[in-house]
Amino acid sequence: MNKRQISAQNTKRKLVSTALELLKEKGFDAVNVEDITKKAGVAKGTFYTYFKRKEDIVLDISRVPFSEIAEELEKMHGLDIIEKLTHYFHRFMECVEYGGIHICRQWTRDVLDPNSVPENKDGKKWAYDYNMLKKILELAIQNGELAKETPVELMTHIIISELYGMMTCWCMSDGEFEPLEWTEKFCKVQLKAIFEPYLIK
Amino acid sequence: MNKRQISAQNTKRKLVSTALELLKEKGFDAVNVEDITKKAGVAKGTFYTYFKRKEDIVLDISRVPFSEIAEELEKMHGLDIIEKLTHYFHRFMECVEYGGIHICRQWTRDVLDPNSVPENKDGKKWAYDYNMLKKILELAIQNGELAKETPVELMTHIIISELYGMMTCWCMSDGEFEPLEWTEKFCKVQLKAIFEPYLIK
DNA sequence: TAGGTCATTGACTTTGGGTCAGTGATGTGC
DNA sequence: GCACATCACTGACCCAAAGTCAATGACCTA
Repeated sequence: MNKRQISAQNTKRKLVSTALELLKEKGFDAVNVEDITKKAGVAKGTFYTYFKRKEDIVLDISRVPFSEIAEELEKMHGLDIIEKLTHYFHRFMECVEYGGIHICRQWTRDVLDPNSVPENKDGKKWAYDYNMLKKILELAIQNGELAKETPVELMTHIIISELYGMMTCWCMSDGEFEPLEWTEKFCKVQLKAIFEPYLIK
Repeated sequence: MNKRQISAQNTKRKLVSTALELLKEKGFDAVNVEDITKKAGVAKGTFYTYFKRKEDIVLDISRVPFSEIAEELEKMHGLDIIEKLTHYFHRFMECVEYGGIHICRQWTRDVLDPNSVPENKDGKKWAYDYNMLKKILELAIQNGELAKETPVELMTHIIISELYGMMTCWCMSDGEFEPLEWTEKFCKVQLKAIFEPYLIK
């Protein structure tokens, strides 16, 4: 990377971190693009060299924590599928708490926005979740933990819907419950029930 | 109701039905307030005598089908709690299919919008779901179907998160799966697992 | 050193949500 | 039945803020 590219990377990073700060405190609608660029020390136009729309920066904020989870899971060995997924749920909800309610709200709204651009190559809008979870399931089938007839895609959808349901519910209730507590309860009861029919013991 | 009030009611109904038609076809962002009022045969300003914000009309669209579900459940007797909830899930997903993906998307986005106004008196934003589901659970405890120690509020949250999770997932996948099929599978497996610890046989 | 690239700028355009003073039909009190 | 109040309705207007783009100059390459 040459000087120019490094400086560009820094500008983008500065924008993302400033946005995280401002959005976490005030919420998406209460912060406009100029608030972010002014605080980041750049001009308004610069924002649009890095993001097509105001909304896109929120999806970008979540990119780092999510890729961290992915890395973690790659490295994990010796865990069965339920343990792996439990870990995934915990880490997901930790991200939820880290981002705070305002950012989570907007993130979910962005993912539901028909105008938002899919971030990964295959055109799906599932952030990282879909492919990551699918991989975990496929591995479990290879390992002989799960039956070969397991409907991988359906199960992946179900797991994602559980994650997003929890998050949506948490945002709607204005953070009325503890995401981690709930997750714990959830994983012990429902996760097992979902996989029960396909588990090989 | 006098002439004036009837005419006002008709205007509002006309706006809601026109909006349903347009939003279902084109999506929320592709339709502006003037499109709706023009097609409904009124002036733009009229829209704002009935709705504070453009977004509010979407929540209104869902009001009729939801109150229908509530009525239905009131009348139902002789069903146990799992059957009742299964029915609720089915009817909910029927509404989802009826409204179509565009309206569901916007509806979920509205519920997550911190600026949207709570529709019921107690200030909660759960549409009708929360109170309705809570009532079902409380009734089941009275009937001796569920243990007295059942954590009603937590369970209600969990059920709502399942509903909203399914819907969100369906919208995000651009209607990739059949909501009703999924619901069936869901109710048979997870719903039972959730209530297992509290069911009295 | 010359010529091209590209991140950056900020004044400008655009868009569409939302406002409000005015109008007339309908309702109410005497 | 008359006068006054009410209120649904109108549409020209306002305006915030998202998004654009021609100009700039620092940096890169040959």
